[in-house]
Amino acid sequence: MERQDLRDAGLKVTSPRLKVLGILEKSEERHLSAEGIYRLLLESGEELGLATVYRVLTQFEQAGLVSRHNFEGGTAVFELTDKAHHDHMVCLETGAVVEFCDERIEQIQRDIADRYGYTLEDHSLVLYVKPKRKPS
Amino acid sequence: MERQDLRDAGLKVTSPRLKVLGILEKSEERHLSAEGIYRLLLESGEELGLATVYRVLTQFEQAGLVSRHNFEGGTAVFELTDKAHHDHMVCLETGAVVEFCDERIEQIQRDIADRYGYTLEDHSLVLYVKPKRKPS
DNA sequence: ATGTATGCAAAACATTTGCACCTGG
DNA sequence: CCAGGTGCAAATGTTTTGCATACAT
Repeated sequence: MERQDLRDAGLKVTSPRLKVLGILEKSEERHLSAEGIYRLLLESGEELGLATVYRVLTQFEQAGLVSRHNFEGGTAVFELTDKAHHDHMVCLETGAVVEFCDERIEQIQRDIADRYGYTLEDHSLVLYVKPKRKPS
Repeated sequence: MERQDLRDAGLKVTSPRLKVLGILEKSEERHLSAEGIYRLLLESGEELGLATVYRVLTQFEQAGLVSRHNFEGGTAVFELTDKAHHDHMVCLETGAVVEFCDERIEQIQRDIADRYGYTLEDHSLVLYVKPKRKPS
């Protein structure tokens, strides 16, 4: 029950927070912008302010409930952090987002940070791709 | 001689363009924001508009002379594209930027895109790290 | 009750653009 | 000369913030 997730994060269980969580869970598009979440909610008849969506998303991010990504194009997108770690592939033609995970890359990243005297805290890997052309 | 790089890109050799190129070449900090480049130029007594810096950087990017990166924090940074391909490691404590390249990762990325039916066009990999704690 | 959350409008940023004026080739 | 470049100010798009009101506990 998500209400508990909110309490665990020290956040009151409020209507806007439940609505935003709800959209992130139910929408078929896993990766949504603040504006996108806002519009989906308005369209389904819910009332709330865009500023609140931003505030709620920022709090969720700090609580680890959602992850924020800055793909190309100025607008951040958010997704639930309920799945295992993964990276993203963005199709430059369709905008489709594919999630993938490769343990080899994860390991190499840790090695590289270590080699330079650092500890890996986080990373961002995005592949920008185009559909493979079928041989005609 | 950089003037030729500009001509090759179909760009007139103008004073603002030479100034921006000059800063990118001479500054000890390889990764600069538009605002940063602008301020460095003003400080060294050069006159030019911030809007021009943005325009020039965008043109340079399209010409392949500079690369734009979106590290965390809303502000894009630019660097000369005169070196071989590399990725970046950003220290969360000092802001230091370390460049690295790992051919294994490059290869795995191509494989992954291919496995999903795509061709890799570009990618963005940034490691966020902290200095390793010395054992006390 | 009371400390938080919210909504709205305004502010803050980074970046882009319209337009009249300049300039390189 | 003239297409293209520049400066300035205004516009844009995204995200944040101040403040008065409303709500969860």
